[in-house]
Amino acid sequence: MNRLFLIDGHALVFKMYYAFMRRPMINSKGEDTSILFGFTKYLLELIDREAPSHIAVMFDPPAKTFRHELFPEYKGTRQETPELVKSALVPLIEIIESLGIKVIMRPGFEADDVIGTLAVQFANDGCEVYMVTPDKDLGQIVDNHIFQYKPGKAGADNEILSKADICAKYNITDPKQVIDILTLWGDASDNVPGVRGVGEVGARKLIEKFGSVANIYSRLGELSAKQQEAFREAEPHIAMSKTLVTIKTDIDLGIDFDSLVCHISNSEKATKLFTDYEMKSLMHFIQGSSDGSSKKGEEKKTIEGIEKPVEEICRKASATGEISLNVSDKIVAAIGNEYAIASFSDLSIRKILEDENIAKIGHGLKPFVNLLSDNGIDFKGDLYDIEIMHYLLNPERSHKLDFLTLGYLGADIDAKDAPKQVTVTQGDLFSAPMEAKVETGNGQMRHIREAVAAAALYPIIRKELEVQNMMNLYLKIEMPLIYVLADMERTGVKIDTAQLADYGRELKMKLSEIEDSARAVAGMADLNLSSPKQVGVVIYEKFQLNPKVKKNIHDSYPTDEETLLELPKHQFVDLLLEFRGIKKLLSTYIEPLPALISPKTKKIHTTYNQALTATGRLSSIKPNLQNIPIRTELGREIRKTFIPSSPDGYIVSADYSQIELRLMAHLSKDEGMIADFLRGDDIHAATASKIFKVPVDEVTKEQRRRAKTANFGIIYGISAFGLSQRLGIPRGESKELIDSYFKNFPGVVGYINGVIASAQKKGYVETMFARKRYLPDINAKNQTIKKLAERNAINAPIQGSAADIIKLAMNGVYDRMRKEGMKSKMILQVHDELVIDVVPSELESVMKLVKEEMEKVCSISVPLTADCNYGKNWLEAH
DNA sequence: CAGGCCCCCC
DNA sequence: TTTAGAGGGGGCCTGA
Repeated sequence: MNRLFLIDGHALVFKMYYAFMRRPMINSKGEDTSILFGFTKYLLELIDREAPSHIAVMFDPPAKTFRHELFPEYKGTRQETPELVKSALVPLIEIIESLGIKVIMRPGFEADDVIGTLAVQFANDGCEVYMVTPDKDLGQIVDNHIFQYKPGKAGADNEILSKADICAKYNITDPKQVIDILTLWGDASDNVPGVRGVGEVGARKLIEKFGSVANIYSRLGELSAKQQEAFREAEPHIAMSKTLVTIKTDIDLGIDFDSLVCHISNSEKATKLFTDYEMKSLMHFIQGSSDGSSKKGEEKKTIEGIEKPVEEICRKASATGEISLNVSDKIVAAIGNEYAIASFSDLSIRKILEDENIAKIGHGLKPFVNLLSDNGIDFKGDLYDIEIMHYLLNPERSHKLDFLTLGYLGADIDAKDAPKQVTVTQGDLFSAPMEAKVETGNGQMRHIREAVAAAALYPIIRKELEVQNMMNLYLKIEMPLIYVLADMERTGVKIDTAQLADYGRELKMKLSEIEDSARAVAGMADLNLSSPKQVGVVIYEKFQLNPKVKKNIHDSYPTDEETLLELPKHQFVDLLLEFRGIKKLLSTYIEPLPALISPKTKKIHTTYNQALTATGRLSSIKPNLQNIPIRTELGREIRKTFIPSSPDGYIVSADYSQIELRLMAHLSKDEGMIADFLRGDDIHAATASKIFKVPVDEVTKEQRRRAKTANFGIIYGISAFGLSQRLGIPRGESKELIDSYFKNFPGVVGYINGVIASAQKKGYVETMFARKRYLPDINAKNQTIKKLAERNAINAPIQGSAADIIKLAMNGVYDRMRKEGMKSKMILQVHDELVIDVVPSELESVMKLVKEEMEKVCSISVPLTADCNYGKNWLEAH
């Protein structure tokens, strides 16, 4: 039996476009290869899985089709094609053809028509046809030997629809009735006119009842008066609509069945293209026995996990100086492809873990450090964390182990089948095949695989870091920081729970009072003040506070704070804003905190994510201790409940003064700005003095405020519109302000232009310590997207360098506090601030130490200063 | 359960 | 003429 697969290229390209939108694949040249990779992978896996005897890929022609001739407003399959899709088509077709797969494009016809024609032409008792497309339209072709093969959504299985499935799905008796449904429904995206008031559900019901469009018109009397009217109105165009939604099956294509035979060729061209686009992990699909791609001296290798006694693994670890780990309720220790499972009490593994000369490899090591520490094991040694190492290679990609294993090793860590022999093109630690031990669905097996996979990934990822000159960044900043963060997380922060609870009760009472008044004002006893949808109706329909208001795409009114503040003053709005403020405090900060207090330590232990942000900053979750309120009076109360762990102790807080602006001065080498910092002036006043041309001591408060906002705007990549919004001044005025700023700080202009030009050339920007951020959109044609990438180019080196610097400071502070045997503990990091829980006797020495360590991290063209304060709680320490 | 919305931090 | 319009985060809530 022949199996012909007809693939809807356009639909698949779009599927890939959306699938990779959030986490695009960027190669080392900074190109976005998401679509090429995703499509090719899908295609090769499809062939692997379904073993088609014949195959072809269809694309829509770039020019208009017969449907446009018939109906000029017809929009074709897509209204607008994203730049990324357009630019992917040519190389994609090149790749597909290089694999020996036929690509078919027919002027005047859409891909669907070609698919329909070939399906009808070739389907017979000796050949089944599978139309690979997510689109509903092709359902109309499905027949005894023709199936629709719907690609599954992320991770889901592909779905094969038979004639019976299509009938069941639409409640019809013949797939051809799909045409009738589509005719009535029309199709908003293609701009096909249907019948007014008839949607997808309505169309289905009508066809279920009447059987066809023709029948409806002949029995129009059975419809309601309104529907009759709509159908009469549609009568003039209904025949055309039917033609538009009918897939052609009679195009004269002249394609020979034998020319579609599926044999993946191992051409030099394919190998070259796969290499060029860095689709390494797909290479094994095309490397047949003839092996056209092996580099000289590079043997093909496979991986396996083989269980060994703990002692043997430990012996090998001592000899090699490396061990790969996964720690859960047990410890999996792997050396290359061999592994052992040990308990926490196993003495030989403990010795290895506590040996500082043995490097530890793993994916996400910080939790292991904490877990082992909780079990009395003092983890030591260099840490090679695959997750963090890959984060440095490309911060915005996924660092999940599944993904890395697939991408770098071509292996599926959760493979359900018997493990395949997997080709590894790099890395030379392993020489045996990945074998039986790896069954899925078993938690322990997953742990084993994680340790083995980390071991296999380590040399590859390390090599990449070395090639990119980023190993220093890893070794000096990120690696030691793992221990520092682990320690901070374990130490935790003491909270004055009684005070917090009191405050919570107080706010709760206030909240219900406000809600009562708001309901009274609105005259609605069951109004939900938390529902933007409901309050929108009250504000704009009941009180008519802005007759010109527009609903958003979700059919609700804007109720964000900024919009509300612009409305005429109204009691209801005031109450709503106050309600929201208090609700936020309660639901985000006060209520969740008690539940996060560890029963064991009576403290809260946040988790820092070291491999998340695009710029190199840390983030904090459960709870997020990096966004505790400070600006408003009500919010500040919460900081008061963050207290030292000993009653007579102190909280010390040290923060870098204007670190980002100082880095701007340094990176831009702007002489004026550097001079301002060197003089130690109030930098915003100094800026104001320059841009408003007044002596520093005559700068008004308002001028200083504007200069300060402008300074921040510069760091973030400013626009006149944005600044005018921030300052509440007219566009013209903000434009003058920016012009004056640039005139007075020419170095800043140079920096901005330079960093954008460099990003355009290299595809990425980097910090002072070589941390990279890729900016694939920097050359986009869409100005909005391009502008965003430009702002990122300006901001990332600054924000990222600041992140590097404080990380270095943390390492320094941690080291020295340990060396000096201090009992005080660093507990928090808030981007430019370090918080330390200090025992009374160490107050002075800690303050001195922290300030010193923070200021000595690196020397730049302006002083790097840190301000240090202390108090009985976090608020007082500011 | 995802996505939208909102608002807290630097 | 604008919900595009300064960067980086996290959490809550609604609505399906």
